[in-house]
Amino acid sequence: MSDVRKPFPFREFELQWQQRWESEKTFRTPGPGDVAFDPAKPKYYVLDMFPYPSGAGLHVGHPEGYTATDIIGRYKRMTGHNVLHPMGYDSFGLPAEQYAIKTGQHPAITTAANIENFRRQLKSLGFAYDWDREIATTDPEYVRWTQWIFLQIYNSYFCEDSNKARPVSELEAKGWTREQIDEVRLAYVADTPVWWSPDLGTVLANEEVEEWKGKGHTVERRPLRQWMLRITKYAQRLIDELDTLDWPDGIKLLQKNWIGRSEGASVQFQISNFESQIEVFTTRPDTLFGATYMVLAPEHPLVLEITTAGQKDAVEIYQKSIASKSDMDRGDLNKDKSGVFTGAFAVNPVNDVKIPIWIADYVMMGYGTGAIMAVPAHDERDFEFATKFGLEIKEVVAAVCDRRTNPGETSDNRSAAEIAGGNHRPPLQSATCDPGIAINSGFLDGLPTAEAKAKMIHWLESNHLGKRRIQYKLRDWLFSRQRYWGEPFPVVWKDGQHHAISENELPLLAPPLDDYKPSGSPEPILTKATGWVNLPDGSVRETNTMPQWAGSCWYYLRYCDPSNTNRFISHEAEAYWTSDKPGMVDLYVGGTEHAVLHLLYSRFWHKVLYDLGHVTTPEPFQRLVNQGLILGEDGQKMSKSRGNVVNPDDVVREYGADALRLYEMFMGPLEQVKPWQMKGVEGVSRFLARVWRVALEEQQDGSFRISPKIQDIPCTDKELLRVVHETIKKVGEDIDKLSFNTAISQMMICTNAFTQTEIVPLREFTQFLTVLNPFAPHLAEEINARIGGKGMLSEQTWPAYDPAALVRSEIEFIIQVNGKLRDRLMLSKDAGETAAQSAALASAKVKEHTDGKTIRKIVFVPGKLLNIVAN
RNA sequence: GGCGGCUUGGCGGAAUUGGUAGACGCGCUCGACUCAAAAUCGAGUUCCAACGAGUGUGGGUUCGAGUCCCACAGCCGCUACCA
Repeated sequence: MSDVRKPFPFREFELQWQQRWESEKTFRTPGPGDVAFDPAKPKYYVLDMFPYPSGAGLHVGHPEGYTATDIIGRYKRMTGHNVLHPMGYDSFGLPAEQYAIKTGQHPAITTAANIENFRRQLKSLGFAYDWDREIATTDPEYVRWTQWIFLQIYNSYFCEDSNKARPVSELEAKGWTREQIDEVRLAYVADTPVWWSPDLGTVLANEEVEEWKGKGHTVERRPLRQWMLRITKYAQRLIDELDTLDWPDGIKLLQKNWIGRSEGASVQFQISNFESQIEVFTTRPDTLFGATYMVLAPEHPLVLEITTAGQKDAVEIYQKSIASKSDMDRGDLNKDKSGVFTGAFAVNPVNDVKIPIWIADYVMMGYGTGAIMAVPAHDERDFEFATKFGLEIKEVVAAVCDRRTNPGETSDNRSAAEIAGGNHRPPLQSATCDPGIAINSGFLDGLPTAEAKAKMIHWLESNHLGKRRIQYKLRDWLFSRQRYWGEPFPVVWKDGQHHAISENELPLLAPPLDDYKPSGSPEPILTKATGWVNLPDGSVRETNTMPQWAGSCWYYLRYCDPSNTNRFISHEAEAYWTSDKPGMVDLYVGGTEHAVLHLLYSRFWHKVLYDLGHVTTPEPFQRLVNQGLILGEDGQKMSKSRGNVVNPDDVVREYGADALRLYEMFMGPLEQVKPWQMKGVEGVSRFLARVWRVALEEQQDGSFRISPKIQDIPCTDKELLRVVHETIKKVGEDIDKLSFNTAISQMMICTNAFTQTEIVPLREFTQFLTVLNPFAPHLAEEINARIGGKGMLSEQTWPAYDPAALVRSEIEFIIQVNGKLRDRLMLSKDAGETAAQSAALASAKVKEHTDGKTIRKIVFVPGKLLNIVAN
């Protein structure tokens, strides 16, 4: 961009160092089986969320997390660890295919080009990756093992007794039929209503629907035959084992809420004049006496059967209106309750009261049983519905206001005795009433909610009318897509049954196709490749493909042993790179956007592999850190439309890779959301130039020579020595804490000290460069080489600080009167209370504020402060 | 509506177990160098003329609160009829 001469020649040396690191394989990580492998070295596995190689290239959010992990990786290497810090590409997926369609090029071509661009950008930032371990999820060898893992899942079932996945071969041995086994596989085919997007030409997982709708695509509900993964079997383990992980509480909570466990009961309601029963799930079985009507989801299979002739037209019209509205934003529909009476009645099992059965879209087919018992007095939604349609509202729980402050009083100021005496009025609005006391509820009357629930469940179970039940929001994972750019399923169909293909046929790659545009029909694209689909023995290939998540579910495993052709990861590599903790990866850094998708799917796959004995830890990621979003200079989210996007390439060109790395780390705490400021980049760039000038002087001809201030003599400046050792100490501690911004500020202080001193001792300055190296490796290496340093800093050990250099003989004590700062006194660091006290009382400034007052108390904090309390 | 996070100068942000509020950087002001400018180096910079006041607001605990407790407000993110 600008031709202005740079204060330090980063353009000359950054590329040179990058090339040297690459050609010398400085950051190659030896693993088991390697000649250079030393099993005695402690391992450290630090992982980045690998990028999806879009056409837009890296954005500044990528280098944020990547620089953080790079600093940690380089630091751990310097402290004697065998560090695994790899990089790869999540290169399958819908966006790649959309991009290919847009540009008219085959996704294989655009993906290769995008990867190449990402690789160039990553390399231009000097990250210490072991490039020999680079992987892309689209690599045929990678696809092979993705498909292999799918087959492990396909060939497993969830054994309820051992609470883990087991091979289906065990069931075969027990004489189960093929049909019975297909019913329990962890990968199964089901006809379910799914989210179908005509313009994307594929179905989407529940989790993905919002994202694509947000991008302007249409999505509608359709029943289709799809592959599902039985993740719901792992719901409880996915909740429980979160406790073993060092993850931010917010992310754990997000996953817990997503899995959405609730405890309650299922209850059977007999339909009047019908054989059928309707089962409902409720978290409030204690309110059963207050169930005054029932609601079925409009799609509920019993609706047509029970609807009376008189209501048939109304019900059908309503069902159609719901179906046609299905691709509208539900939020708009939610403002008002709607529904239709079926004409049928159910019998409330506790009191034999006949209650009307309605259908309404506020009850969804996908959760619970698709039917509810409505208790309008104690559920907001039911209350709203009952109020609108004039249905009976019966209060069955007396809310206890606040037992600690007003024992015995209820929320509407009536005593429990009044309510028990029947002196109650209908509630003006619904109340959740938990905890509360059961009223108007027969055998439950007078019981607090928790006990009433237990008693009702017991009653239901002994009368065979229902049972205790735990319900999860989590649904099975819709695993198939109709797109071209994904892993084909390693499955063929014959006589209506699916069969796994043999392992030695893997990888099964998609055939070349010229036209992979969405056709508007839900037929998978691969159906067009008839030569590929139809096999000589009359069987046909499965034409669905896997979602993008498949590749990202296990990539961290492949990095450990990326070129293994016999297994997805060798037992040796897995054993070495795993830890004694539940999670395999020591540190995983990435954005929050994957809190419930990738991070949940990965945990699920890992647990299946663990159950089947393929890996030795139950969790993939021990410690997780989320980097905060980087906003534009205007404080808004970066976006093309706002025009506030910062391109890392531009920053590297203008200020250098070290400046970009350092700035992103200096902006603020890693996990915090923070706005970009180009002036801040200039600031750190200026800092780097100051470091440069400590060592190197520019000459008339523009070349640099070693500054005469640099001298290879012992450091006699105690103050300088203290700053250097404080810096060594603080930077190390701050890296451990991931507090990079404060580490950098300490290095700035140290540089200022070097700038202001007359003699810069070579030894101390080199120690400083070693500490700076993980942050600004190009600059540190270059200066070190120019001042005659031997070898590469990247291969040095981290310097130890000298505690003796840190001690100060005198410390500034703070003297307060009534908690207010009145004087500062230089005293010996071990000054006792008596010495400090007499010095303080002698201070004129203190006297000003204590004159005429009586000293009541003196608080002394050794080495810090003295507070005189006087009035 | 629910859940989570955040709130400190003109700006980004520092502040061990409660113990000097504003480290470090940006911006700004002044000075040096220069014919001049840029760059660089040096000094200063929370507000107020001053007394004093001051970490979103109001209370509380404490010798002492940005930090702990209670109540409230505002911004941001996620989620949304989950029975």
